Amino acid sequence: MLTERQNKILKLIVEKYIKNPIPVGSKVISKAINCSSATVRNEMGELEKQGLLEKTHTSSGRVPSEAGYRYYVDNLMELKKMNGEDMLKLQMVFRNQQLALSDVITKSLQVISDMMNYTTVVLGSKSHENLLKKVEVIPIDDENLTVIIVTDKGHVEHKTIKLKDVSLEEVEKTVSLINNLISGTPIDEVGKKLEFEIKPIIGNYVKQHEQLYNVFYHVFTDFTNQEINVMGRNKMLEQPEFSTNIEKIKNVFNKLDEREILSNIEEDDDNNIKVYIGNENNIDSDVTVIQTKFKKGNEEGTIAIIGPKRMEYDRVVGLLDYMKKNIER
Amino acid sequence: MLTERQNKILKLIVEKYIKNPIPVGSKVISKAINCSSATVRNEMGELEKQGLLEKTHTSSGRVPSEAGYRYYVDNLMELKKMNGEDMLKLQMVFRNQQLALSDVITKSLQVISDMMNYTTVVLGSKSHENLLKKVEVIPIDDENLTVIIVTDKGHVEHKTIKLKDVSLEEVEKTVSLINNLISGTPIDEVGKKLEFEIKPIIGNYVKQHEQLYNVFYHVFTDFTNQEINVMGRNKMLEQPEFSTNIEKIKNVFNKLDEREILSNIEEDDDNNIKVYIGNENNIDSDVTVIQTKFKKGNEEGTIAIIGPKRMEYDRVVGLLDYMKKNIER
DNA sequence: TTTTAGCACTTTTACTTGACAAGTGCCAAA
DNA sequence: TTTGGCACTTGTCAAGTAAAAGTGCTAAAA
Repeated sequence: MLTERQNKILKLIVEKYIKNPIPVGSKVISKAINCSSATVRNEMGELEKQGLLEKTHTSSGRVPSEAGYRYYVDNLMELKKMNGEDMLKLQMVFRNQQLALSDVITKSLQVISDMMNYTTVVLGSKSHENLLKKVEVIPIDDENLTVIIVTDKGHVEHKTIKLKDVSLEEVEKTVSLINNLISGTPIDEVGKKLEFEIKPIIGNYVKQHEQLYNVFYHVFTDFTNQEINVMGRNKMLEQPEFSTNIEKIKNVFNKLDEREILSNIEEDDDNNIKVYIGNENNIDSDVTVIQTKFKKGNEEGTIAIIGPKRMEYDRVVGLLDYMKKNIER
Repeated sequence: MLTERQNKILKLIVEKYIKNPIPVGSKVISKAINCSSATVRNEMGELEKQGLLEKTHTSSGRVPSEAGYRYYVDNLMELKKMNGEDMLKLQMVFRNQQLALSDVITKSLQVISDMMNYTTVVLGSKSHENLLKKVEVIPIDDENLTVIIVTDKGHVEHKTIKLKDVSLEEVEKTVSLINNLISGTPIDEVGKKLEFEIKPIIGNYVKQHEQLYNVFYHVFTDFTNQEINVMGRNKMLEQPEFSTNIEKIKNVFNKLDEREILSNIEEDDDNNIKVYIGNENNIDSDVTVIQTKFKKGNEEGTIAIIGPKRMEYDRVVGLLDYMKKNIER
C-alpha cells in the first residue's frame, strides 16, 4: 500500500513521462509537491523497490514500469472529460443520419486515429455469430461466376470462380437449394451442411456435382471469420518509441496484419473498457491496447485503440467511453 | 556516347551496388576488367562528369546516379532468365484451374513480393471501364438495407444504408428500374443517369423519393473508382535504404495508402514493361516502380513492383514479363 | 521520526584526438 | 593511352575528456 505522497509522486511521474518521454528526475517533482528533492528521491527509491518505477541507468531519472502504468490506470488516473473540439469532430460523424452503424463506427475511429495519432481497430462479430442470409450468383462471362454471400449482420463477401461444363441452370438450382435449406446457419457450419444436405441432392441431377460442390465449399470456408478494420496503421510511425526502432515497427506492423492476433483482442467477456498494457496484450510488449465491446440491436463488435505504453490513458478511456455510449443509444 | 569500356565499368558498378549497397571503388573494378585501378579511376571520373555516377564524399567510391540507373536499364541490362525455383513457385499458382484470373494475379504477386522482398500492386480497370451489371438489395432489419453493386468485370462493392419511412416494395421497385434502365452504363456515369432517368420516374410513386434517390446516388458515387491491391507493404522495411530512415518510410507508406498516387501508376498507354526510377515516379525519389499492363478477355489492369532504386532490375523485369505472358494466354 | 542539505559517485552525451583504411586525383614515366 | 605512385581527403573506430543530470547516502536540522 502506498502513502498519499507516494501516489502523488507516481502520478506526477507517469503523467510527465506521458507528455514527454524522457526520464523524470527528483528536482522537477520536488517543485511540484512541496518538499525537497532528497525526500522525493527517498520516495522514488521506495516506489522502485515496489516495482512501479524503473531507471534507464544507475544515475538516470525514473520511468514508469509496466506495473507502474498498471497501478496508475487502476488507482490514480482521473477520467478526463472530453474537450469540446474532440467532441465536435465526433458529433459530425454521429449526427449523419444516413450512415449505417458500422460506417459510423469506422468513420469515427478514423477521426480518433487522426486526432490522437494512435492506431484504431474495429472488429465485427465472429463468423459463428453470423448467420447465412443469402447467396447470390451472378454470371460474368461464359466461364466466370461471381458468388456473393450476405450474412444477417450485413457482412458481405464475394469471390469470382471458374466453372467448366456446368450449366447456369444447374448453378442456379444449387444456389436456390442453399438458400432454401441452409440459410440461417452460422457461417462456420455451412461447410458441414453443404456436405450432408446439399451434396447428396445435387449428386442426382448435376453432372459435375463434385466440382460444383467443391467450389461452394471453398467459397464458404474462405469466408473470413471476422471483419477486421485497421485504421491509421501509419500513426505508429509517429511515436518516438517506435520511430527509432525498426525492429519494433516491423513486429507491430506484422502483427497488425495477422488476423489471428488482432482477433485475440476480443477475448474478454464483459462489457467494460479494458486496458492491456505491454505484455498484457499479444501485439507487442511496448504497446498498450485499450478496447471495449459494443452492442446495439443485432450488431456487436469491439473497438480498440493501440498506442505506445506511454499512452494518454485518461483521454483514450474517456473517448472510448463516449464512443460506446453514443453507439449504444 | 560511352566507350565499350565505360559501358562495362558502369554495368559492373551498378550490379555490384545492387548486390551490396556500399560505394564501389576502382580497385574491385580493375580486377574485373583487365586494367589498372588508375585507368578505372579516369573512366569513373568521366562517367561522373556525364552524370551517371556519384560520390558520397570526396574520397568515396562511386554510386550510380538516377541517370546511371536509367542508362543501365536502357542500354546495359541483360534480361535474366527466371530461375527454376521462382518459376516453380509461380507455376503452383498458375496451375490452379479453379482460381479466377484476378485471384491468380493477386496470389502470384503475393508470391513475388515474398521472394523478392519488394512491395507489389495490382490495379484493376478504372471505373469508367466498369459497366454496371446488377444492383441487388437485401434487407437486414427493419431499418437497414445492404446494397450490392456488381460490374461486368466482376468487381463487387456493397454498402449498408439506413432508410426511414420507405417501404421495401418501393425500394425493390426502384432497384428493378435501375437494373432495367441503366445497367450497362459505366459506373462513373450512373450518378447522372440516376438523376435524369430514375429520379423523375420514382418521384411519381415513392413518397420519400428524395431520400431514396440520395441514398442510391451516394452509393454509386462512393464506388471506388479502381480496385487497388497492395501486397507486402511491410517488405519496404527490409530494404536498408529505408530501414535507417523513418521519414522515407513514412512518406512511402503514406503514398501507398493514397489511392490517387497509386492509380497514377497506370498513366502509360502502351503495353510494354515500364521502369520508373526515382523522380520518374510519383511515390518517392528513392523508389523504383516497374510495371506493365495486362489484358485478357474483358479483364485488364496493371501490375507493379515497387522497390528501392537499387532494385534487381533484370530479375524483376524478367518476372513481370513471365507474369504478363502467363496471364495473357 | 521525518526532512533536508550536501557531497561523492555514476552514467550519458557531446567533443576532440589520433590512427588507420579506403579511396580519389593527378603527375610523370612507361 | 595506360599505369605506378604519391599526396590528399574523408569516414570510422577507439580512447579520452569535460560537462550535465541525476542518484544514494550520510549527517545535521526540524
